[in-house]
Amino acid sequence: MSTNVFDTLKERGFIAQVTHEDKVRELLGKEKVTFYIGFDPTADSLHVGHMLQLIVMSHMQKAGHKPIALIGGGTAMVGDPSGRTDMRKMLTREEIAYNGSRFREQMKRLVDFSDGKAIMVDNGDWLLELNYVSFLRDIGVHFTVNRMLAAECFKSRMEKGLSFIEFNYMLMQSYDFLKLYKDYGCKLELGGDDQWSNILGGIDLIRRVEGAEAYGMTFTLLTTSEGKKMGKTEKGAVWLDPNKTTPYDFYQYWRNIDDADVIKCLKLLTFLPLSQIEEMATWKDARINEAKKILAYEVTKLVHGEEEAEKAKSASEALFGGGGSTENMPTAKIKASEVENGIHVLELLAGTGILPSKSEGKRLIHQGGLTVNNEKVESIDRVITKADFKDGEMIIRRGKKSYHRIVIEE
RNA sequence: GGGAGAAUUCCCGAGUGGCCAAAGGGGGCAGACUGUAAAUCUGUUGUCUGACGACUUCGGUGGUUCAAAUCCACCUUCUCCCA
Repeated sequence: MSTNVFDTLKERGFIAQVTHEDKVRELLGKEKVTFYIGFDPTADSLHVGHMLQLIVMSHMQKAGHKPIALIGGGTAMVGDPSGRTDMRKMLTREEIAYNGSRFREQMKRLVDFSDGKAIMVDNGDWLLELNYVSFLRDIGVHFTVNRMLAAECFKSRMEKGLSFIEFNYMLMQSYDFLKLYKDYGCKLELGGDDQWSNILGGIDLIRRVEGAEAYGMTFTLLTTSEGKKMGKTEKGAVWLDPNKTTPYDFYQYWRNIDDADVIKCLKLLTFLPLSQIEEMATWKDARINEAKKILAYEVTKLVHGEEEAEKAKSASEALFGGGGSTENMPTAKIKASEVENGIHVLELLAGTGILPSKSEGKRLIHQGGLTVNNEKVESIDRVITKADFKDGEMIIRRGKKSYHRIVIEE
């Protein structure tokens, strides 16, 4: 390890807060450190926000440190109130177990778990069977409510109400850190910046119980230049699961990112050398699109693999640039029999799920936003016939950027 | 445990018997302008219908009324004040 990872992370703009900057840097520079990051399985896929944490894990792992990916099967039963204005929906144990299994699969793409190079644990293994009274006596004694109430993470909830179950979240996460410290010698906890209070809780707990020093570090949250959380679209989050967000859409998300965010994302979400990124930072105006293409390709490759990234790129080029192949575009199928006698455009689009309703389609046509094979649909009576399919396929464009390919199926 | 109040369409939030598919804002979508960017301007934003119009919606269940998001009863959830 020639370069200290701490410096790498800092240069790339990951670090938000560190408990003891000098000590942590020194530690990372001289020994193999076991560290952990927790992920609560509250949805059935990770999203781009989690991805940043995974990238950090990967950077750390490459530098010779040992990651513990903690799946919060126990903490997800409670729900983290940090930074939220409302309570999380309660999930059943089954849902959580399922979600956790999805997380595991996705993490493997970015972190190497082979040969014990990284460990995955589930805090449900120790949290779910805790005895209430012993937990209070062993762990609860170390926390003062006064201090907890002052914690930043509860602030937003002091106005709208904080239930007792959520209030306990901090204790559980702190206990996790203690547990991992004891079992694996884990002395560093990482997380998003919203986890700061929870991390400090764990560090305090380790000091009180073990008399030992532990460390914490948080990373910048992925936000746009306007401060909004990144990875949200009108359809919801941008997921890492290809069944929830197709690689094509995933690629497009990054391809369409704001100018102001490109460089930041390249630093945070790709492993391209900083020198190369710095050069891209000098690209201006239309040329910045080149940087966006690189970003989209690299990030897609990390999450979905090289092959899918190529496909997404090729489909995008086919649509926006001419050239490339249409094959990899989002595709819907239609039976030959349905087109035989002609089918109303709206029927077709609503039927294939490209549009949510016919009303939506009418609006689109009225506003001139629907295109069939690059010809604007002028009338609401437009009927699609076999003649509209060239080589068995037809391209529907909605607005400027949303493309769908429809193919005839025998 | 006692008292007060709230629940509205994607979100915030107006509406307190008919003029309400429901103000306003945000967001979304579309058009113009562009670089598959941002900003800006315009249109649009429950479903079905070519359109007139019809139908479903205002926490839940019943009720009053020619007519209910609006009134009554019960239920559920949440907030606040007192203990």
